[in-house]
Amino acid sequence: MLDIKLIRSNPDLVRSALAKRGDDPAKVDRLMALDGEFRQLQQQLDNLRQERNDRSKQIGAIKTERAMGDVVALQEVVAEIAKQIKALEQQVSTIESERKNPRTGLLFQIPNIPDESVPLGLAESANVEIRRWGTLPSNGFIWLPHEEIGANLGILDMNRAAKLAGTRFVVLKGIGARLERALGNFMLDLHVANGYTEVLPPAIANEETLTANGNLPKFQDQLFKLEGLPYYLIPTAEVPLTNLYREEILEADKLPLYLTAYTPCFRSEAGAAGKDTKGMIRVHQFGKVELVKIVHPDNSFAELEAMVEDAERVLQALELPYRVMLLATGDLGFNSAKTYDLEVWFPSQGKYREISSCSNCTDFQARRGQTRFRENSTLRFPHTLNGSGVAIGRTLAAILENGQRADGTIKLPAALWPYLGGLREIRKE
RNA sequence: GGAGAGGUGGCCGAGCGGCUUAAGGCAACGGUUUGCUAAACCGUCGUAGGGGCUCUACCUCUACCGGGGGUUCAAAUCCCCCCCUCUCCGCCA
Repeated sequence: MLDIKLIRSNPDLVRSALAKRGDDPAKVDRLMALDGEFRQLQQQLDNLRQERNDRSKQIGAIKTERAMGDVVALQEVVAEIAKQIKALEQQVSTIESERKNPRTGLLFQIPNIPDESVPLGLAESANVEIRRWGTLPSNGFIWLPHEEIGANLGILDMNRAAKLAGTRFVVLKGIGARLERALGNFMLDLHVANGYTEVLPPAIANEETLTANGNLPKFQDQLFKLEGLPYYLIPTAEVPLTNLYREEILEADKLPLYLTAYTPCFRSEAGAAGKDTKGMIRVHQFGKVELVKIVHPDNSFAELEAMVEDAERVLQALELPYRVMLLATGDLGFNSAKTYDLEVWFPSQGKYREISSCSNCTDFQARRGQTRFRENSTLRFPHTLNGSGVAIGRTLAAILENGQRADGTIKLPAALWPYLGGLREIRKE
């Protein structure tokens, strides 16, 4: 959520931010009209309430001091004012919900303002490659897709997963299941060693939490909701982690906060029909280690660079070739002012695929969740950052694909050996 | 799930229809005192949204005592619904 005062004082800035994203700049004008109306009615309402309060006090004074005065007449006057107040309150609350209600309000439909350093462009081709790491595996080899490798080795079973739950689920078995667990432990250990605090949050979140994070109301169709209950399965640990200090005032010396969590993530993948239908690239449930930072506003962009490096460390240790992309304005998420994606190499597809997305949401989420910190006795919103560190399902798939050898065995990166009881390769059991 | 007790500012805690502008304390901040620290004393000290203006100041209004609704001229205070915490009981990985 943007600051309404910023929109009032600098509507052009917000209009151009919307245009850069391919969003509708007229939203600003609709909001400003509504805001003007709101303020005018609020003023009227406040005046009426003042009058009511004054006269009610008068009545109280007359009664307690047994002073002279026509109490009955006054009561009638105030009763009339009270009626007007009620009517006006109705109007104000209608407008307020169009303006600022978390579920329906216009203010909540305006995305974050892209940072100056974000490349302009609506097409995916406008994204800028920042750097590459690792050498791509050679050609002259038929690189199998991970789902075939997994099936051959007997460690990945899509068919039985479909029986148990449906399409877009996986069952991992034997070393496959163990590998998932090893990856989670490895990533958490790495991030904890780098200063992050490990958190184990609920995998279910309520409406307030998802609204503060920006998933509701706009992206409700991407979530799994528990039937008849105001609960949702989390789509990422970003949701609970950025909400950990919601509606709290932190002391400035508590910042920065570095948090990491390994949770299951649940996504309905509505609208993704036909995309990545095979394998574990796009599934309804996957494990992910998430990184979240809550930082002082002055440092957030430097903190973003550091966070990207923290995610890169995972891929480097796992010896997976990747590239870092800076997303253009049109590709930015709703909350984000600047986002880097990490894309890992999938030899069977001959392309890089997203495995991590690291964003600086500036004060956008903090304002929405009323997370604040106190600095020299004034209250400020911290900046929140989130990044995958990294998605485990896709990592597992990438390890299977990139580690393929001619004899059908899979090479495991040395960083994982200690997590797999010394196992150095996967072979058919 | 059942019974009971409770939820008040950063924290503790009083208030239970009008004298609350939420007492008092702690913490914090500023000052006096002091060789320094501490103590003592004085002062400041919630959040949000408006309006005014000589516009980082200052003045002023409104709202907020877990959330929502209601009663009343007037609600932290009375009534209803919901949420959360604690204690006991039941069930349970």
